[in-house]
Amino acid sequence: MSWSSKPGGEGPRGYHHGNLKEALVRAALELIAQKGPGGFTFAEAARVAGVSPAAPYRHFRDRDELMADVARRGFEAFEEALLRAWDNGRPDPVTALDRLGKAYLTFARMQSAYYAAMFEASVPLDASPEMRAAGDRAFGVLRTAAEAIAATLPVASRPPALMMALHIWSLAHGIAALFARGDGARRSLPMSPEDLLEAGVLVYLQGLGARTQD
Amino acid sequence: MSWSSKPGGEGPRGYHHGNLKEALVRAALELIAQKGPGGFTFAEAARVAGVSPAAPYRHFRDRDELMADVARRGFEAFEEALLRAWDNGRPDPVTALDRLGKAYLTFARMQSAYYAAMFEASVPLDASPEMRAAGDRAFGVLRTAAEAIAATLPVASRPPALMMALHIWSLAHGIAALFARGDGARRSLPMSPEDLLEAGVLVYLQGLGARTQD
DNA sequence: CGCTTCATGTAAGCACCTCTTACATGATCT
DNA sequence: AGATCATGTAAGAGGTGCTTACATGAAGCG
Repeated sequence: MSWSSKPGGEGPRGYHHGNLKEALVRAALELIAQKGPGGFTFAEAARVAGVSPAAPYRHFRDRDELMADVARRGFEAFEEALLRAWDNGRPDPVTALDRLGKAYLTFARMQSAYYAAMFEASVPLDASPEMRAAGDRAFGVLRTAAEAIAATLPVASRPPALMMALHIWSLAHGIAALFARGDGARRSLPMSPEDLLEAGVLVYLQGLGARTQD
Repeated sequence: MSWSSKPGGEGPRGYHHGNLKEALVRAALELIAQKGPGGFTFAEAARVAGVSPAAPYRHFRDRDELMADVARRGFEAFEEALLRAWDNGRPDPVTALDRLGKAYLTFARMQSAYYAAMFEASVPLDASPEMRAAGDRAFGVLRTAAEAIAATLPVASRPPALMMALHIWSLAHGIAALFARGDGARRSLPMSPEDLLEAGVLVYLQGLGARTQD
């Protein structure tokens, strides 16, 4: 394929945009960041991308499909961020889990457009198999971490790792949704969301009988 | 006040609706339940209520004000439900907290339109002082519960009650948002959201050194 | 080299929503 | 009964989104 405009640059283009699909995704992210999910329209994404309102229909069936694609990319980036933070549980699972929690909140705050598309856009879970799979992989990182922690616990008080993962995910998501989002519309806290999550996870691990270095 | 239509029934009405403000709130709840927050318009609420598109402007400045009113009523109903579940910590704080958690999730599931207006509609927190106050009162129930629990803990390991309340709120909200919403768009679980929350809270309390009856 | 075909984007019109202004109706007060 | 207020209607300007028919450019084929 040879396009009228240079692949990388934003130079003048001919009749064909050249990379409209990517441009639409970027536009959607911008708009979600500004006005929240649901706060942007197909036509507006087209305007931001510099094409006519009907052009996006060549690449996405409708708004939901664009949103699902954004969410899929979000889950993939999320998985990568979580994997990097977990770093195979080094140097020890509790320390790594703490990093994981911070990475979770950092992602929710810094990539809040992605996070909104993933969790607040009411995208049907079966909108696209790829999106669902990407989401499952992202949760898989949490599950892996839970399993590593569980392995360090006394067998007697060892809970199902899946349940641990769900608890940690829920706590992190709750904190992110209530306190760690970009918009100032959220309630203020006597501590940072990161500290709140860290403290909560530590208490939780202690409840499981884990030895935490305090 | 004597109105053209009978107060309870949906019978024929005259020129005046009789209770348009209430009818608009009900219409908004219906529409939110069907299509999510943000998925309804001022004009549509008017249509559902059976009046002209301009009529709502007599009662609400704009859509956001209607939404804020819905959220306020939601917080008030929420506070009432939580207060009833807490029941002043009877027969003991841990049992009452368990009831409180179940009531939280039940509200999120059964009154999901209210819950959506309260937490997912991106209503600015300062949209109305009444709404904010109602939200603070609802959280106050959680905080009261946390204080009662904290009072039973050994002083050495007694954490700030506010932090406990934030942890429990976040966990409950996370579970509600991820798993306990009406739409089937959410992920499935190997257990009920209620059980997940109960287990999480018990582990958390154990981590604080509370004696839980297990 | 010119025609065809396909992918891609445009144009234009319909539908709907928001919000305002002027007017109509009915209840209440004196 | 007449005045006044609260409430709803009618009509329309202005804006936005969605969709159908058409236009353009690139690549393949004789």
